[in-house]
Amino acid sequence: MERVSEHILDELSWRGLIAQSTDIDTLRKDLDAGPLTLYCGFDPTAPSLHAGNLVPLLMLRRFQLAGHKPIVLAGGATGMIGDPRDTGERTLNSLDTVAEWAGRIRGQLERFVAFDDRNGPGTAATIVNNLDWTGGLSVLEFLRDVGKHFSINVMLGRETVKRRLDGDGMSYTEFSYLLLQSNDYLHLFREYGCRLQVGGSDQWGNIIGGVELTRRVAGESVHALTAPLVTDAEGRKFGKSTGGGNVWLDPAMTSPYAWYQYFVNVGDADVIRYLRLFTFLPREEIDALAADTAERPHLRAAQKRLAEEFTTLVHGEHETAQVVAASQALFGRGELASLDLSTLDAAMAEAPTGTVRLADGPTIVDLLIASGLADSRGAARRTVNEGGAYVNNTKIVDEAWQPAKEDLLHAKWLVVRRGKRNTAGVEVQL
RNA sequence: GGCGGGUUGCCCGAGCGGCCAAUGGGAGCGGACUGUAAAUCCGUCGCGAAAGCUACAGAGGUUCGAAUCCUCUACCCGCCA
Repeated sequence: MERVSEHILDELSWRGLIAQSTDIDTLRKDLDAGPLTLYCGFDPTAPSLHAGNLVPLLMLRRFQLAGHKPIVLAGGATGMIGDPRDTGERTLNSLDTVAEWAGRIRGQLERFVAFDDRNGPGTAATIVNNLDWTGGLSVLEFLRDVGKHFSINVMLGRETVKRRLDGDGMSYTEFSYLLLQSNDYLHLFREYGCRLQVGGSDQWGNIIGGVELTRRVAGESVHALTAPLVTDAEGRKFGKSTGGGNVWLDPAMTSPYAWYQYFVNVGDADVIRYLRLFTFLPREEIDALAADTAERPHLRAAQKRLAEEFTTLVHGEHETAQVVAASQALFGRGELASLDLSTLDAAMAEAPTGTVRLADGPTIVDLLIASGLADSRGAARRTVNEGGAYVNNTKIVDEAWQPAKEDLLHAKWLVVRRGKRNTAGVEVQL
């Protein structure tokens, strides 16, 4: 697969991954001078990373593939403080919680970069936790060695700070977050010679803080590079638009099937951009998919490709093959009744499922609830009355409808659907 | 430490002691259109078949009756020291 590789910065540029940067020409020169060490941090603010976190994480991988050395940072320390956000003061998580989440997230982070030199000499990744150098720092050391280099005047000018001061205000704790992250950059510069920090564009201020600190303390000029925050065409924050919650990496929180379905359902207006952001497909291939989407949108070729690639990246090839097969079985044109048992069993293993006993005389309402497609009997009845309930692709309009033995696929399954795109299985016991 | 303001459903936000399960917006969900898309339009949106139950930070209280009044607790905000 050897091909003339384009410069990493050019690739990032056409992928739409560059929002802001410090002197990009100098950065280019430094990159060309040999393996550059760069880092990106991930705070444990939840038990799992979500899809949006993958933009900067994959950016590390892109740099590694281009022959540079990534440092992945789990924010065991910064996660105890909380990066200020616009909406208001965060509630502190307990130390145990942060430690547990940091551990889980570290495990996820490790899967996206190579810890050996397979991408070239000096490119083996390193994973660190900022608690290791921040935990033992005394207040006095911190205030003298770090705090003294920060101007309150400048900090007050930051957008987030301004917004918070206009709103609910901000605690000293969150106000200090910048110093911790800045100190991380300085530390990594000293320990590893790290000269580039990447992150989402919301991290720009924090990253620049580290750049400034490094310049003042070490007299060295290091780089910053941010990627745009991912939003959909409506400007909504990525991963929030469908079904409410976030799309998590942890398969226990978002099943691979649900993950795949989420991306298969991405709108035309977003899919090409997502392909650039979330996959490693070359430019020509993405352009071809863009043309495809323009000409034959109903085939959803780009969506399928995005979902496949991205599911493979996160859950592996085997799992992806399973969920693709399951999706085809459940959404395909073919008759559900013509699926053979093993295909059906496999599909049901991926989709959400529930169990019901025929002896209990379950109604459509019970099926919707058992399958998890409805949260309450009221919601289930509403679905039926709205004409959104299906069993084995047949619309059910009567709340009292009950499945008969003959309705069972392979004497065992009912495929229940709510609306057009929410399908689940119910295993029926006699 | 003092004084004042706030805490409402997934989010924002209105709410006269009874007519409040609580206006409105957004999100979500279903339908029509289509392509498991977008936009648009329509409907829906605590639990329960119903009686009724659970809800307006938490705990008490006043009242025939409270999200609305009082007390205490917790958290947030502002001003002063």
